[in-house]
Amino acid sequence: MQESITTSFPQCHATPQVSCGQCRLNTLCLPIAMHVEDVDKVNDIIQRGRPTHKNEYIFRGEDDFTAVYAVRSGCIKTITVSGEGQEQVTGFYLPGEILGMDGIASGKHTNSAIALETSAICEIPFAHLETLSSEIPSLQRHVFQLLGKEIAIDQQLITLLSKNSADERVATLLLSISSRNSRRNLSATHFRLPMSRAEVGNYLGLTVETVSRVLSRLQKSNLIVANKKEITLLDLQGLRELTQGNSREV
Amino acid sequence: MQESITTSFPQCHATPQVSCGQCRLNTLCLPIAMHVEDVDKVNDIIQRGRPTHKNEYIFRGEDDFTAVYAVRSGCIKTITVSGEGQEQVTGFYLPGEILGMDGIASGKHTNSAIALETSAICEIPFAHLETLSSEIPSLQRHVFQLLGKEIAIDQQLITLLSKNSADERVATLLLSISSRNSRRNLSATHFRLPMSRAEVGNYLGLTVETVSRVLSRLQKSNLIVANKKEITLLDLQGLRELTQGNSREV
DNA sequence: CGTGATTTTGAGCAGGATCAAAAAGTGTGG
DNA sequence: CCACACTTTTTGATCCTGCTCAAAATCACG
Repeated sequence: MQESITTSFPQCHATPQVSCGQCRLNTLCLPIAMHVEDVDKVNDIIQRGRPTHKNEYIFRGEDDFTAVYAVRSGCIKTITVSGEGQEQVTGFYLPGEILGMDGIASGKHTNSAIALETSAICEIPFAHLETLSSEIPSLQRHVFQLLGKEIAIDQQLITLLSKNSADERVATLLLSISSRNSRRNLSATHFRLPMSRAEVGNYLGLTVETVSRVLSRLQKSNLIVANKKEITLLDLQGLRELTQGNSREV
Repeated sequence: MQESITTSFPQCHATPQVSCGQCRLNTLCLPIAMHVEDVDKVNDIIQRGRPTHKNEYIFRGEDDFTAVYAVRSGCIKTITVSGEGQEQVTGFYLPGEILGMDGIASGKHTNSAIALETSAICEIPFAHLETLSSEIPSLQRHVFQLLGKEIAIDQQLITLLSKNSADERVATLLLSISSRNSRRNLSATHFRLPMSRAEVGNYLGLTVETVSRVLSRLQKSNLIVANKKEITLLDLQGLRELTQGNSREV
């Protein structure tokens, strides 16, 4: 096992000056199959060191699409604004995840991206990524896969919204955050929700009140402990059964 | 009776032997900016002549992802099957539209694709498309855009499911089909719905009964005439106002 | 502290689901 | 061509989940 990460990192949040080769998250946001020299090429085009504070925008709807963004620390939400300013939360992005692929189609972002807390973001200019993708087949494939993953996630949300009850939706989100945390070697059972009840509700097609009631209900059922934004999952299996308990045949 | 591609076709719909350069739909499914010789290259990799009958599968969930598919005629629905066989319709695809980009992420299709009526489909092997994309930058961009468009469509559906009433959802679908028809120089105000009420409901997160009631309601309001699957849009502007009438601020 | 935002809880309502059944369309074989 | 079975659509009656309105409790922060 090669241990290329020689220096110790301050663990709390961003160390944005670190290179991709040294980044703890690089197995998440870079293609694992990429050769070392190719990683350097990608590293060269990435703009780091953009600590973004709570409520600040990474990009806005209608902005020209120039880059995609990797989350190094913190949490980002994306929203679309329809018609007269009605917001729809379209995604939450945790460290190691990539956002901003909307807008590839039209050349303009359709979403806005907003930091839910102080976050460190790596900007990856898309023009360079396109060029590089032509040179590095594995990178092209990786970009395709990123887009494909976004589609898969969106379609899961469509099913969730279309077919599942409030309890099932909230439980699904909790399990999603749990599993994404464990990908980063964080606790799968105890974490702090970066988003408000209102944002959860908006994302899941529910009102604030319903989200709050569902959390109380799950707590009464001894599935979770929810103290404000601190969440503890007491019964992962029970939660999973709940999310799959929608086996209503057509 | 035998399906030999070289013999003449019953031409009710498809004339699949036509080359991409001659296809009436090529401005829809090929990048318009592509050079003539590049069109030929794409043309060479495309498999035509797969007339698909009603209820037949183009591909199934879990199938290896090997190709994307362009609809030449007819209509295709895509569905995901979650858990114990519960189906979710994730999209309807009309002539000139491309499906099957799910599965790029995992290498396996996450959706199944099923013909709603007799359809002609062009199969575009993805491995070739990848290779070709590296050679032809405008094609790579086109593929990115296809994926991006799929994301944009999915996100619009998410907003629709999350924020809009039954009436608004159905009206939105009718207007979507209308505008997609007019892209193909077909009537924007009179068409035959290729899908059943049940499929509409499944797609929009509604029951069959609700879809039927909504159509009756829209008809009573003189916005449409719905006779079985024959739909006439009487008041496009009225329908548009209906779909935007969801300006509830958070 | 005080002010405003967020969360929680309660009471009542309503939009869409469910259950039920009739009507209309589609297909098959005799 | 019709009889019959099956599917799809429509309409009605009732129920229930989640929304709306309201207010209290808790939190965040200057």
